[in-house]
Amino acid sequence: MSLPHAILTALLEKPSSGLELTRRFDRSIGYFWSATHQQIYRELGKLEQQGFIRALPGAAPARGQKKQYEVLPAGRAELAQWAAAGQDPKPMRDPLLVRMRAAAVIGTGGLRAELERHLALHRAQLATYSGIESKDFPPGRDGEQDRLRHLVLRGGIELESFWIGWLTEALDALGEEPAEE
Amino acid sequence: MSLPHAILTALLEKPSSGLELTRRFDRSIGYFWSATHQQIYRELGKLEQQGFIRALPGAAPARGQKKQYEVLPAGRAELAQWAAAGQDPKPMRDPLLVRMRAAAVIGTGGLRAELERHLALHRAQLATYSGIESKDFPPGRDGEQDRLRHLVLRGGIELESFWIGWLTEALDALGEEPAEE
DNA sequence: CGACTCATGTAAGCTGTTACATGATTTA
DNA sequence: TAAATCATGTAACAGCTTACATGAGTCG
Repeated sequence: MSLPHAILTALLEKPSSGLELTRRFDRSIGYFWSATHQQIYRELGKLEQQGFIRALPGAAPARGQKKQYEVLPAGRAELAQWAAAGQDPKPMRDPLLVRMRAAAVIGTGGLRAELERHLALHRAQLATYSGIESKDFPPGRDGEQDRLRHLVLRGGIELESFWIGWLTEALDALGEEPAEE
Repeated sequence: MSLPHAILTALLEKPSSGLELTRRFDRSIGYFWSATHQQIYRELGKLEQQGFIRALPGAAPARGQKKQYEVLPAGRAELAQWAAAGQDPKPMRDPLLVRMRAAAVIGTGGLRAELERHLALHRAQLATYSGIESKDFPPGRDGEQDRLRHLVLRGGIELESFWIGWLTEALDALGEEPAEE
């Protein structure tokens, strides 16, 4: 149930239309909870129906017209309730680790290139995050909002660092064995 | 599409019934791709229909009777193909980071306890992994299977370590501010 | 026999993904 | 005015979650 709450958070930060939200998900909130525009539109409809958000008056409700949404008090309350509630961390689900485990049984053919490709992707993501960090969180500032949002970004950075480290380990381990066939 | 392949891997490691698979998912493969028994039974049905696995003869097909499955050559081929194919890493989706971001907007009430709870859970998981590591991968052995399976386990260990580090950072950051109200 | 556990399954609902549809606005 | 782009959707499907159903064996 994170998507509606991610949307509420985004709308509290700044009232937006569906497409604007989609863009912001692509470059900010979506780093931690990705969503497509179809999901977002569907969710906006539900949130409006539940009375958590409303379309700003003045915007034409027609198809093809922008529609700005803002959060209503009930939406803010819902978000606060959700953020403070107890939620267990979900068990991990990572295809790459499953594939590595499969490789342990059937052989490692073709896997090396995959690992190198993933390594490059994670390095690129790390670079993106680092760029945001030095731009948005220069040393010295520390309002509460800043500190918490910086913390979230640090999570992304450390997670990418984990992958880079693990993939490097994995490539080393594969390197020790001769080519498969 | 990881679940069927995780099941194929598990069945190659050892032919099993649905419930046995469920148990093994709970304590081994499922650390990296969790699944409930309903998912597993449904998937077993599909895999059998596709000709990737078969029920071992001799087992009664009745309800309430054990049914052992084994992987057929087509299943092994499918797994090899999948493991070597290119698959992009999925964008991250983590509710806790979303909640932290929400907290940046609406305040951190109640979040501290949640973070401490998660920290304890991750420490426990790390302890579980470390236990498996010292039991199943004592220093000195290094068959290929062992090395790769150890690598997967190291992934779990490093990921839990990441969370422990990040949650500690987060609690430090929250600690700097006085209680909310 | 009654309760409990083992083992396999069905059904409904929700979330996420992919493909497509449609109106409005801009630009060549 | 034709094409491209912006903006909002609809539809169909696949996967996951939760709750429930059913038969078989075991133990008191």
